[in-house]
Amino acid sequence: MATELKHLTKRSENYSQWYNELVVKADLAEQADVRGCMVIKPYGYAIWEKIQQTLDAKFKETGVQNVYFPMLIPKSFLSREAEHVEGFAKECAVVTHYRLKSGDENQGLIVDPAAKLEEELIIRPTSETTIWNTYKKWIQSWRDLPILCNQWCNVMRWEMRTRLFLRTSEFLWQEGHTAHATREEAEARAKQMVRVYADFVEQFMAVPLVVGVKSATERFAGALDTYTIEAMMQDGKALQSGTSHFLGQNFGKAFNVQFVDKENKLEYAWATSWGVSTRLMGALIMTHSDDNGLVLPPKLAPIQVVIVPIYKGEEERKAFSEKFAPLIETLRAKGISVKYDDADNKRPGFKFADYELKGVPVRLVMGGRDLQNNTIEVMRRDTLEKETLAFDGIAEHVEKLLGEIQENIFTKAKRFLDDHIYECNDYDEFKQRIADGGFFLCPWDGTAETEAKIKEDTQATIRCVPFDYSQDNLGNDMVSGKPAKFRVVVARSY
RNA sequence: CGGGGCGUAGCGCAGUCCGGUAGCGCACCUGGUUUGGGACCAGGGUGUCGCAGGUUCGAAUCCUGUCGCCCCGACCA
Repeated sequence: MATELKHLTKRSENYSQWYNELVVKADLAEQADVRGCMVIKPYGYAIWEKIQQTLDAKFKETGVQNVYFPMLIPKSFLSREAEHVEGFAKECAVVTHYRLKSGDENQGLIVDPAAKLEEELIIRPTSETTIWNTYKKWIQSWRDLPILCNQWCNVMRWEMRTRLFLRTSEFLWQEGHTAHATREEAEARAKQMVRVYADFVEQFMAVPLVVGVKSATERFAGALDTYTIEAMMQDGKALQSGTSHFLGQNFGKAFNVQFVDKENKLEYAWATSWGVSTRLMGALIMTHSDDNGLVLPPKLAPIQVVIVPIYKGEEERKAFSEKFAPLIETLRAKGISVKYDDADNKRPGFKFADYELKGVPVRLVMGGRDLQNNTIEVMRRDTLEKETLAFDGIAEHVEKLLGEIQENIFTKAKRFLDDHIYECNDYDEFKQRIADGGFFLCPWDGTAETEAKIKEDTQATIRCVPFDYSQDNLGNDMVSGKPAKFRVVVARSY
């Protein structure tokens, strides 16, 4: 397993300790195998479920409903939208046959040549095509619009290079697909969804972001605009953590989805799509973790509080169990997830290290001394600070502490982000400093040429035109010297 | 697809140069003592040395072929 992660440890020395350790020991993922697909272990999947539940509720608040479409897409669908094909054709897994049979002698099972499919099927890399092929049947009139659907599913992209959590060839995600009667409405939806993502990522994952719009070259294949949330990892590299696309009428036209508008005129439907994936877990891990392992924000931690009694003998063990029962009940009544660990096959020191590795936000420890004094030790994972408090009233303290931890890890990450965003107008300075990481706010003339030049010289890319930074007093493009059109975020990325 | 590297016990590795009984650590199982920061002692078993040929009295080791994986690049959520 560790070898599977060496690429990450080498790329970013800061992470060597935790990334090697925690993914193995913190029980998040088993391994990347079968062309970079990963087995997500129970604890890791519990985090994903939290992400799912929270996001799903937010989607529903905006009127979105869940659907499910098939995993297999006829090859011909993919070729309907020209840019879309070009973007995805290179990384598709293709189903060509539907049967195996016993081969001769030592061949074992072989693909039955008689079972060749008339038309090959593509394992979805994304579902725009198959969904728009269906939307055609759902849409006749402006009264049928908007359609706001989302699906939670897996997709497969046959990447040349995979990285656990960040780019596995199969990954879990949600993809929202909406159809609208007007351009304005679709554009507003695309922007709305990127804000939904940003709110979730900042408030629940405690990962601060730069939100903006992609340059033409970095856009989704087939989109007119791609909105993005960009997070900064601890080594100063950018991680694109979610995107929302305004697709214009490209898919409406490609799949001939027309409707009669209020003026009784035939019009093509306007589209958006938006998605976040298990890459979010990568962002979560890489943003907050320290040398002791994961640090999970309380709002996403599968276990928010772990209680470890230190006892000698069955009698004392029983005494603790009785002592803690009401506290556990109180905490659970507050909606706090509690694990009570009085297992006798692991020593306390092991448990401490293990729960720190897993990122459990609060640990409560009670030993014989505490039992006598009616006190309890409280440790918070984000700062590793310990204090001994009176046992009575501890539930309220823990509840408050969870809120503090959530806030603190966001503030800490936000400070890191702000400290590593630089205004930069000079290309030589940029070239010198970019290797150390960070987001550089640079004037850009808007041309693909300068963008390509930056990438060639420095491996850095234009991450986005940020929404929340000033676009005044742009000056001149740092590469071409021509008047700049935007101030963009340039960074190296994962 | 280009450039590097690796395949030996469940995991991590040594042994390969210089051919001669298949090793180490962790994990696992049993018993005991422990338990306030990853316990200790004693005992236990585990291998198609990636695969296929070749050289040899003898191959993990040398030769040829082959398969797979990892890292760096191009590609990407």
